[in-house]
Amino acid sequence: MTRMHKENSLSKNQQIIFDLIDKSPEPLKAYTILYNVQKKGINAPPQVYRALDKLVEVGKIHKIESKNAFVACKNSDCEISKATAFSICESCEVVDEISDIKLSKYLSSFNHKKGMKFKRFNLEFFGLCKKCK
Amino acid sequence: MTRMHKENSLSKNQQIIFDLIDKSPEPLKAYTILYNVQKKGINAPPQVYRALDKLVEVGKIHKIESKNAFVACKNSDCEISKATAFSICESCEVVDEISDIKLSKYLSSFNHKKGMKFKRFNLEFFGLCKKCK
DNA sequence: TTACATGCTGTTATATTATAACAATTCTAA
DNA sequence: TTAGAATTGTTATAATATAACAGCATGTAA
Repeated sequence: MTRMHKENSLSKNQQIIFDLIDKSPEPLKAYTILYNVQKKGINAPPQVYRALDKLVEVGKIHKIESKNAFVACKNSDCEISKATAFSICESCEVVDEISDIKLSKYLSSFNHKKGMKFKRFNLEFFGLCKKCK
Repeated sequence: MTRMHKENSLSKNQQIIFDLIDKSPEPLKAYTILYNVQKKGINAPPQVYRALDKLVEVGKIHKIESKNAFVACKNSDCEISKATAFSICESCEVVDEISDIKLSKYLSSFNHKKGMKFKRFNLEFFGLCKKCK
């Protein structure tokens, strides 16, 4: 049998759901994912949400909070999702992960006056993409 | 000015809901708001969500996307919610609006390589606050 | 070997968050 | 005063997410 617990390997459901998200050109919502994997034997919301939680935890996908949707990580720099940034077109809804070292460094070293030490951040930019403006 | 609307005043429901959020030390969720304003005659979710939508639109409150909760704007600089940043304690869940001109300017002038022109952004930092660390 | 801890799976039911659709009323500008 | 816009009230339902329970597979320790 396959080894389930190696650090780099995904379980069956995790792999199915990651593959779907990874090949999607747009962020996918949990129930859209569910409908698309029911033919593979994933029948119920908790199965989807558990896989999503794990994939987020290990940094394979990110959640776009303003859309309740998930995208595959395209960025080797955002180790375990500590520093994520996205651009979101308000018209066509296209989402791109921003990978900008300077931005990432700037924000990672940002310190709040009130003495809070940040462990991670999520940044979402909104506007009109090239095609839509 | 062609139109002298009631640009600065809130309707009854909007005012009730804004007051509740404004005096809360923590972000409030829509249904928490609903339970707390039922004694004032606001009975159903759409009434709450409509007021929230409007308050967000005019910049009196912000939505904390990662928590599906709302806070009053404490910051005269984020005109109509075009540039919002928050710090969120992962332990006690305290949320602070960050008002940092340099940060705001830096992000407002950030330009995506792919030619997208940004109209607004929302940034959420996570960590442990002074008390919790 | 047995026992146990851990992680993944499957399932039913339910909780939480948000909107659709429609009618009535109030406010505002001309 | 009157038309259009904004707001309100209401019922129903859609969309998003989790609780709670049980079973199975694998790795590790005794």
